[in-house]
Amino acid sequence: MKKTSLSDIANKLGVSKSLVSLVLNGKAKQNRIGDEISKKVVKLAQQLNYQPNQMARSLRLGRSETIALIVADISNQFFARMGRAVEDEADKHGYKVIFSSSDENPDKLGELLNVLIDRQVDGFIISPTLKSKEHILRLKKNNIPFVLIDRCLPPIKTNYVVADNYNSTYNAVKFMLEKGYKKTGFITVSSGLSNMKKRLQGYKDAMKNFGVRGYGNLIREVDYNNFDESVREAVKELLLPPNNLRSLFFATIIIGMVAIKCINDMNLRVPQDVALVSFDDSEGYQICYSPITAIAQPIDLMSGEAVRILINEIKQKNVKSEKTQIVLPTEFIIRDSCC
Amino acid sequence: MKKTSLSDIANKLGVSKSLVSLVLNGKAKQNRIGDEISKKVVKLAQQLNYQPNQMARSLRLGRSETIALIVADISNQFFARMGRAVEDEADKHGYKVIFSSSDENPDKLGELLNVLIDRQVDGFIISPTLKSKEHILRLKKNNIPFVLIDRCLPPIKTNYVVADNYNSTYNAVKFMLEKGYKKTGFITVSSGLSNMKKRLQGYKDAMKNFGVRGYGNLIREVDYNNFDESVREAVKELLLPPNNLRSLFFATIIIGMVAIKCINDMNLRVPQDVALVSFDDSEGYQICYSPITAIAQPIDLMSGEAVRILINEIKQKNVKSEKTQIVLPTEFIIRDSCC
DNA sequence: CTGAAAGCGCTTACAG
DNA sequence: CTGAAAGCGCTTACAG
Repeated sequence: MKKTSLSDIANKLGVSKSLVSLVLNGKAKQNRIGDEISKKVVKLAQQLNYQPNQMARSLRLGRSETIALIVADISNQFFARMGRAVEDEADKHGYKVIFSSSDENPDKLGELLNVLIDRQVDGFIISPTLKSKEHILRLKKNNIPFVLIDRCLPPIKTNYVVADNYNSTYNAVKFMLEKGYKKTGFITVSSGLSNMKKRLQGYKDAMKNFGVRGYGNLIREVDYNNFDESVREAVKELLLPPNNLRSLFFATIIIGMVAIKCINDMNLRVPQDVALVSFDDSEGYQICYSPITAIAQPIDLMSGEAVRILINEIKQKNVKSEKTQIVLPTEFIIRDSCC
Repeated sequence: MKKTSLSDIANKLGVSKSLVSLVLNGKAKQNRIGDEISKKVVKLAQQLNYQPNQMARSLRLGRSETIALIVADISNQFFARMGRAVEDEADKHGYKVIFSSSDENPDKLGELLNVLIDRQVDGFIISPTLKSKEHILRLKKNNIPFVLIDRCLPPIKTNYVVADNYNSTYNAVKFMLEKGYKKTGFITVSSGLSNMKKRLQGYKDAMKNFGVRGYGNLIREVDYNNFDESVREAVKELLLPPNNLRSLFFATIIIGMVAIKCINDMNLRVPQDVALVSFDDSEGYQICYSPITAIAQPIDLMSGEAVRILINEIKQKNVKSEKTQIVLPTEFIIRDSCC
């Protein structure tokens, strides 16, 4: 079955493609096209189930009404939820979204950008990897609309939407300290990503302000490669002698997942033997016998804002130089793991 | 910055667009285009960082090298992992993928199909909802390539890739029975989806073959709407008097997640008070103090096969009528929840 | 009030 | 060995 095109309708009605196009795009009035003929066009279009070819439309208009979301890994719970929220918000504006995973690899990110630009996506929502500065600058130089999400690249002035990583962590650590967990270990990934740096700083400042000494020794930055092993090692180092810590803070959910498995393997009880708090929340945290206290990011809100900012910038073709920066509060969910 | 086009290159070199196009598409040889001129073209294209406009190419060629993946909800762990695997496999073939969530709503599925067909996606991978028969038939009638995943619509002859729901469940229930859990409750969603029906049947047949009587009373089909409440109710009914069951089987991971929370709230111990087995695996299942025995679907394999079948069908334009049907074995992962 | 024409950027069958 | 032309399906400025 060949799809019906503009000319099919035009021919059947004995009018021009222009007229049909105008009518179907709701521009009949402003072009003073006759009422009866308009109605006929609309009716026939419905009968033939006419659907404009978006490819042709895009080519002509120079926009595709498609945006791209580039995250580290779409199968990661955090990004999966982000994907869904982006999809929903984009849908409201008539945009479709292409998802891609960078695997935290700047080269892959660059490749993705190239391919997607060729496909004429109208803009990007990006969770930038380490060392992706040049690629982001390239977008900026070429006036391609984009907004950063989850992480930002501070020296570069861009749109971004992130969670309040610093204060969330500061307050969570403060909470632990006030609960009596004087020495709380901090396990994070070794990474210069803005969000990770903020979380670490939040921890450090809380420890410092509460007069904890030597907290530098309680920090472990695990390796991305050999991740699981690295996390387990950190957990053991902190919980076993000579450190003997009784509380831990996980800077991400993927750390938390591995760490908790390790803690179970060690036959330690939560919170009796060790109290836990994690950045990011997950369904999994809730089904623990001692559900994990967590910092939940406002994923839906973040994603929604990012889409709105992006589409806004896409629509006003004249690229404005002011950029929008949003830092959203998180929710601290106190559960049994830290009582 | 205006992107460089074919004519830019042609003009600078004083040759025709045709020649440039031929050269850049590797058809220089077969069209006996001069070696020196070919080299010049390639070189200039690189210098100008020429990237063909895919929109124009698609319009001309009638294909977009984009496929669509429609699942129930991309934020669901199972589908998120599927999304990632589809992305990776599609990438190998030079295809991009658009993700969409149907929310198990056939009307939304139909809408999505329309919009995506307008966007000239070359084919679909679909996890069909209930009552989506007409939409699937429409695709079939219009010779639009697609493959069903996770679920199939038995009377209709289509490509599909699913897990071996029947045998996986049969064997898991058999395992429980042999472990001494004579009366195992089965909690599923009320749904006529093929995968759910197979799982239920697997349970029934195992119970029957092992001579368990009255197992019909041990089955609970929860409601999609009011889901959490419905699951909790089912759990309580089965575990409390008069049923007093000591083992449960969850037909999906989302049921399992809610059920386990409920079991924790009831202060029951796993596996001492109640043994558990779930269809689908998840990271969350592993961090339980008593990790959950689970049936893991071969998500990567399923997704990879689906993409390969789809792209295969897209490439051989002549739509062949034989369809590929694949049923993949699952992995039964025995953990502490059922010992 | 309506139509003919140009053009978005590409590919390919046809000439020569 | 290379170029001119048509055409994918649309939109829009220009005529009349």
